Amino acid sequence: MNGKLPKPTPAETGILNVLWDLGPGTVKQVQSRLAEQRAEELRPSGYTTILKLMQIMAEKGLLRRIEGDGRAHVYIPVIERDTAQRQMVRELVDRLFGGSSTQMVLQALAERPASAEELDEIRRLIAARSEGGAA
Amino acid sequence: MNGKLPKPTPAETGILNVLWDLGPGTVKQVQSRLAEQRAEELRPSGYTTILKLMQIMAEKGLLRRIEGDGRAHVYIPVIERDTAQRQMVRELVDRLFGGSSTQMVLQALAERPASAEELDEIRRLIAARSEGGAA
DNA sequence: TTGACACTACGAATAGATTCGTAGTAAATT
DNA sequence: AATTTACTACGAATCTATTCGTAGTGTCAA
Repeated sequence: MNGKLPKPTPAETGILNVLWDLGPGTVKQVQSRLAEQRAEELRPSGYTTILKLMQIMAEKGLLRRIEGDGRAHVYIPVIERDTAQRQMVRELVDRLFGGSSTQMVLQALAERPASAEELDEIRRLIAARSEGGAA
Repeated sequence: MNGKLPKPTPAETGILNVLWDLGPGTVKQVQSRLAEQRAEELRPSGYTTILKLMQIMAEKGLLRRIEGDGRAHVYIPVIERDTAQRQMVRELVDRLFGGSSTQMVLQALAERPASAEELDEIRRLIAARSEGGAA
């Protein structure tokens, strides 16, 4: 049912991350969470900025807005984390790796070496796939 | 020596892809190559558009410009394919996967299942890493 | 020489994302 | 009732990326 949602922009992705982590939230909750995160590095966005973004996201269908008990609206992400992740991975693979997931995986592991446990996890996934679905 | 090159934009990435594939090239070569590729899907960008982009990229340091034998300038990518790939993978991992390359790898393989050969290749890489470098 | 050609240079229009100021509104507080 | 508080709504500024038109320049052929 995640038909034709537009691709989230960078700022929108930040908002989605918060909502994916915390569940349904108000503008204030999202804004202050983002402010904490970014306090170190960058100047955090103001309240009305996040409000506007979330309104736009609701228009686009990325968020659903419901009336809270107080005066503040509560927002829920419509697009799921998995979906967004796959969407963007696919795009990167297409755009920069000529469609080869393998090449991308190689670079990902080169860039930031995984721990032994992580490698194990990947190994397990591959094992599972090799039996199950691979041609 | 790839110090502080800015991150290529989407359109710039398209140009870089061509130059990475074909080696040094003129605006015309790049533009017609892109036009072929996109002819099916989208309306290809005009000549002066690509020219302008490549000029900007040269200003930014992404391309180096040299005088060709004819009248046309020849451009060479300064940033290497590997570098750009890692840069952008890293960014995606940070922004969407909380820094976990493993999670990203899992999604990459979920989105577009690799062939048996590819899985083998990844398996080999992991094997090599497990012995050699992993903690 | 004239004109067609093949380029480069540059300004400016368009589009999208991000930013925030200001105004409006309803509820809680005095 | 008047004020403060806590929000939403919305227009508009800014910034960056992308687009292309138009003008300039040198070369080559007639």
